[in-house]
Amino acid sequence: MTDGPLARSHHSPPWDHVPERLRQRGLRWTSQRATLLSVLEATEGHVTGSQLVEKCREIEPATTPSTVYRTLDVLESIGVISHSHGLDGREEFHVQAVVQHGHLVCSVCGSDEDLPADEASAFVAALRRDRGFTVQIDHLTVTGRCRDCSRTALGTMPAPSMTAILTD
Amino acid sequence: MTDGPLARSHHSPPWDHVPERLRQRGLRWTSQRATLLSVLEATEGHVTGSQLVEKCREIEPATTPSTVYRTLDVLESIGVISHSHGLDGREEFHVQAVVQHGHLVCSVCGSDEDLPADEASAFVAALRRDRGFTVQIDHLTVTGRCRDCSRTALGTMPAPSMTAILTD
DNA sequence: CACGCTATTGCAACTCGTTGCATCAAGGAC
DNA sequence: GTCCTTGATGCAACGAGTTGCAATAGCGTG
Repeated sequence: MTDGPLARSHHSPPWDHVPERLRQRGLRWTSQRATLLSVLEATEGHVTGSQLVEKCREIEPATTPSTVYRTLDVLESIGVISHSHGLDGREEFHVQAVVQHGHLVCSVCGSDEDLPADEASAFVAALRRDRGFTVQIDHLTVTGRCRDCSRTALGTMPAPSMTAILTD
Repeated sequence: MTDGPLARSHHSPPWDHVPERLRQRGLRWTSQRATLLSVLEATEGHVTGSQLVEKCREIEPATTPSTVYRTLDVLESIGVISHSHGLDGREEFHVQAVVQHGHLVCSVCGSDEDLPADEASAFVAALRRDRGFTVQIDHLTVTGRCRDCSRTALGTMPAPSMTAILTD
């Protein structure tokens, strides 16, 4: 199956109809945007802005960074992609995943595991109940130490005293 | 007694003894570092790197950005400060708070409320139990919509279809 | 106190992104 | 198809932050 009804309730379609969706909002479909979209379609997992610029240049060498970055904003605004932040705070873009998820990034080894929405649901629900705060799970990046590095870390961390990580 | 066993046996050390703590590690105490530390001491809440550079220049106009950024890294490594990321992913530094906390940043209005460690403790505990992942609570920034914007947002958000925020 | 090792500094060059602006072109109207 | 409005593009300049490197200066040693 290449398509199927993978939408949520009704709105926010998947990949197709992007030109139409843009035009519906008075925005335009251009060759540059087509290039970027084709790159995104061929991308799995996360990508940074500069990586996308490079990939676009492989297809269309005349690609300009500012155009790519601006188009990424537009695509995010219509829900085609979303972004979160890597360890260094740099933006990382994702194709709108079928399964909403956040990220667990290890500050020691840099590993990045997905955190499915349901594993955070209790946390998310609590924040809404207690504070009226609606979490954007796709944008959530939790920093800490992964399983392996939690074991090893104590002796090798660059910041022994910073090891105040919330021990319980 | 200016020193004592200032090991990081239990709680991370406070503000004083920074010069000593640096020297213990073979690092050095310089006038530039003194300037930055005095600025940090006078700072409440969050500050970005560039803001710190500016404040340092008010005291010492010859301050160089690279030195400030490098010193921030050092101070973080010995636990004097910590950082998290703002909405744009930019680093925000904090004086090592007495109470560990994360942040709830509203992507609509930009408000930033503190999230005390204990409100996240269940989430943190679950991640450790299920995944062996040790969360660095001070580095945790949760993006979403604050109470007020959760009410208003539906009609005014720039990204209606992106409103896939994890509705329950 | 003078010496030497090496951490730190300042500078210049560079990367990633953003922004203002003049020009170009998508696409709706006729 | 032609016109016209206005969104999109490309460029150049800029801001934040990082990095390599030669020169400087902590600070432990003798």
